[in-house]
Amino acid sequence: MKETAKAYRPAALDDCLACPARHIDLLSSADAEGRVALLQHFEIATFAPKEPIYRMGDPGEWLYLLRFGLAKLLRYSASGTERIVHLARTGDTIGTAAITGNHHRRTAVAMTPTEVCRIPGEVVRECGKTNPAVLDALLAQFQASADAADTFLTELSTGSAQVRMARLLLFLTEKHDHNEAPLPSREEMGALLGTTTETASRVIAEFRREGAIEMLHNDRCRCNMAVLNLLATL
Amino acid sequence: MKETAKAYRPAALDDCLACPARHIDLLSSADAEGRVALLQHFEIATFAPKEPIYRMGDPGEWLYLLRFGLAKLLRYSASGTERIVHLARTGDTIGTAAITGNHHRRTAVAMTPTEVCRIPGEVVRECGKTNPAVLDALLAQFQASADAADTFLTELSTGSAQVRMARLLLFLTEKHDHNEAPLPSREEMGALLGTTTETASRVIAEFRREGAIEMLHNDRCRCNMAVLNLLATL
DNA sequence: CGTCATTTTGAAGCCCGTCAATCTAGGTGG
DNA sequence: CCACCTAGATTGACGGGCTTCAAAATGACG
Repeated sequence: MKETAKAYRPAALDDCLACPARHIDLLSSADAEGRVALLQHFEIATFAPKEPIYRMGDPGEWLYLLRFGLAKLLRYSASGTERIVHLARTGDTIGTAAITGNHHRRTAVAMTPTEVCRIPGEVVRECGKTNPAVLDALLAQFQASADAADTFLTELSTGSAQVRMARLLLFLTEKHDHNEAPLPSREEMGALLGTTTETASRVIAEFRREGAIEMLHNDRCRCNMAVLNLLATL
Repeated sequence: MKETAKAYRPAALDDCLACPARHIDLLSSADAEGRVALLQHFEIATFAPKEPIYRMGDPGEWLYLLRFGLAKLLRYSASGTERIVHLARTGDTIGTAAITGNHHRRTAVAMTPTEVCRIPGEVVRECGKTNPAVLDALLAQFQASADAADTFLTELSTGSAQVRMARLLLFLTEKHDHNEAPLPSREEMGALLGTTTETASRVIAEFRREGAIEMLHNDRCRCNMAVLNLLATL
């Protein structure tokens, strides 16, 4: 497949009003005219499933805010197989290496139709210099995301395959209503849980038979929270 | 066991000259008189194996620099069992939640005789306000440690028990000469690799028989790098 | 309707967890 | 100095969960 530069469009005020927070927190520390000045640097684009948002090794020019969707952050083991080390959901910020100007250390790939807003790292750095409160917010966010990262990894890499799958489904429902969750492919689930594709498939099939989940479509399900919560804490 | 407050002593200039870097990087951005002023806030203490350095939930008053030794960072799962989410080695900084003033999110426990230098988070924050370069260094360090954390977790939680143990031993040799490594108890190894104590013991015994490692003492070994490197990449 | 990728299901085997016994090293007290 | 005790390490036996290899079923799409 030929690589084409992704088309980004400038963010309009309406976009920002509808934005799922987070960078609001980050930039709310800036004063009014500062915010307006920042806004013109924001750009928006959409990604289809399997499209990369950025790649490991890319210069950290932008950081990205997920306006909606689901993306996986990949790391490659010495043997070449890929492992998903984190999932980013609506409202999450990814590619934060851009803040320090470092190259990106993970590859980010959309798993569902996803819309992101990209912000130049340069702008964030400048903003931080003139407004120290922004830096405090950044530090706090780094803490939180480092924390989230190892929670994520330990939750999904300890316990039986059933337990880990239950935890994954609970994680996926958190950003959705009516206990619904987007269902990744079995292969992706395997990469998330550290199991084979077949095991992921077997566990999902078992969950369906036992009523722990109910299929809504190929790639969505409704979760039985009581059952899954019970399984997840085993 | 009665809890007694740990006795810390002020750091002398000699201590700092012999210090295994890292906070030098962090504070080298401060000017000369600034550094002298900082020095008087540094305090040193030693910990025996199994002694906690700080506990999850403690107010983040200090951050800690390991002058030498080995410490484990623990997280507790919903079911109450503990999982080691990171190892800190000579030169590493731990308890960085203190920088933002948050309470500590992990419990840190010495695994070998360990000496730490503690630095008030307050001092680091003040230092950052007057000297922006320090904040850049902090941000970069957060990036790096977040990165190290998920590398650590994925390396030690994927692959067979043999492969994970080989990776652990290689990690433990990195800070030592002559390919030597401190050997944690089998129980601790289990907590690190996500296996049982028995499995850890079996793998170590097998490594000894096959010459992958050679025991020097109860708690030290010399590693056959060629063999371990081969195993680790399987 | 046919093709191809993905998912599901089956069967065999292995790795690892579990339970339990044995062995070793270090410490204590006689 | 030796008998005794205890915690940790080692080893064995067995069962179960997951992987592996393979085949069948399902669904997406031209």
